Amino acid sequence: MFNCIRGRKSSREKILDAAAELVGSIGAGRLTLEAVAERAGLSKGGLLYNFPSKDALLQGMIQRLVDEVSAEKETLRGHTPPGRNLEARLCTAALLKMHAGKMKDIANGMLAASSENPALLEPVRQVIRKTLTEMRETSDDLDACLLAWLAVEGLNSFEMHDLSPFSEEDRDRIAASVTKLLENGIAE
Amino acid sequence: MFNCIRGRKSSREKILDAAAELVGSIGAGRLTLEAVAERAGLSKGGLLYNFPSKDALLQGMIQRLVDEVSAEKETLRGHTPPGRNLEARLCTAALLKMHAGKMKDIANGMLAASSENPALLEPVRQVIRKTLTEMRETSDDLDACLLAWLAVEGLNSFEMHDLSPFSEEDRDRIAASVTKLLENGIAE
DNA sequence: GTCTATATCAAGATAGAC
DNA sequence: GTCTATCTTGATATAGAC
Repeated sequence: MFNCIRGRKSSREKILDAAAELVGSIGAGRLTLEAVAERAGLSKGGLLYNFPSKDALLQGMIQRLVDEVSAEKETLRGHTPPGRNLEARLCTAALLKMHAGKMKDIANGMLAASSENPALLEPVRQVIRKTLTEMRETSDDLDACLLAWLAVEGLNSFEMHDLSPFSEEDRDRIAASVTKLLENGIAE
Repeated sequence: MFNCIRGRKSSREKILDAAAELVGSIGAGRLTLEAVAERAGLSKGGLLYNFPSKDALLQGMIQRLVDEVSAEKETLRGHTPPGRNLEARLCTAALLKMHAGKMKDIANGMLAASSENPALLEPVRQVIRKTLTEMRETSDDLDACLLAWLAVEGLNSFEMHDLSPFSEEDRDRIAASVTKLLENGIAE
């Protein structure tokens, strides 16, 4: 904790940042310890001191991703008025934020993990199960919530694989549709 | 073509089947030529005669996936009554069919490709762009169509990564919601 | 805590026999 | 068209110095 003061990042953080950026730029399957070490500004040996194996590194990437999305959701909770389908509104808003900046790169860590070792995705599985449980328990309109959630996940999956055909305006419009669906539901 | 008669599969087909199954069972990042050859019942040399490189194999997997989904959509077109948001109904129905049987494994080929070499996903990008164009031109309710499409893609992405928390009943219910959304739109 | 050097190994690809 | 044998590379991981 002490080495986090005054903007100083621990080696661990620097390594996770470097790995996330690399996955975004060269692709999950090409992520090597050597490339991560170079980008993080240390040697392979130094990296392996912080993360004793590649699996450990991937696990760290996944865990940080999950933690950041959860934190984002809780931050939003403080600024969001209560009302219809609250959990789904928080969840979709947090996921839509992954678009900007580093979050998307980090999300790509998931791909690296799933291609190397599917078992590493367990923390993600847990969050997804928890999300579904919360929605079942608190939603005012479960069908609308599930569609909204899945649509945002679909959009993110496109972006993670660099498959998205959508412009920024398209994206804003889709986000607005998601909001509207959560507020008004599916027409009868 | 001749060696497709009477259920006899060409080596090419057997190899693509084997690769698809393997990606489903051991994960995209662990797909090796040796494993594919063994499962397809020939040697590495024999495999490399059919597909001169691993990239060529991945490309073949992707192309077959894209072709099968397109074919499924056109088959459905013959059995689907015209009406509201036709293209989106065909598209979502075809994508939802990927759930059953081999299609899901084949879809995993996409993951293998994207982790090894993102450029191989170009055929998928094309289909997605074409789908968006068609929806823009023919949809009666573009917002509903996009949400429905993305929701199905989100569901598939969960299943492709083995992240889906949904039971068969959940899945049926979601499929019904998608249909309803396409028929009735978002409530005002 | 980080470095260099090296062991080890797996995987893609080639060559040439059959 | 398929096989075996081999080459070559690149990546993980270890060992031990600093």
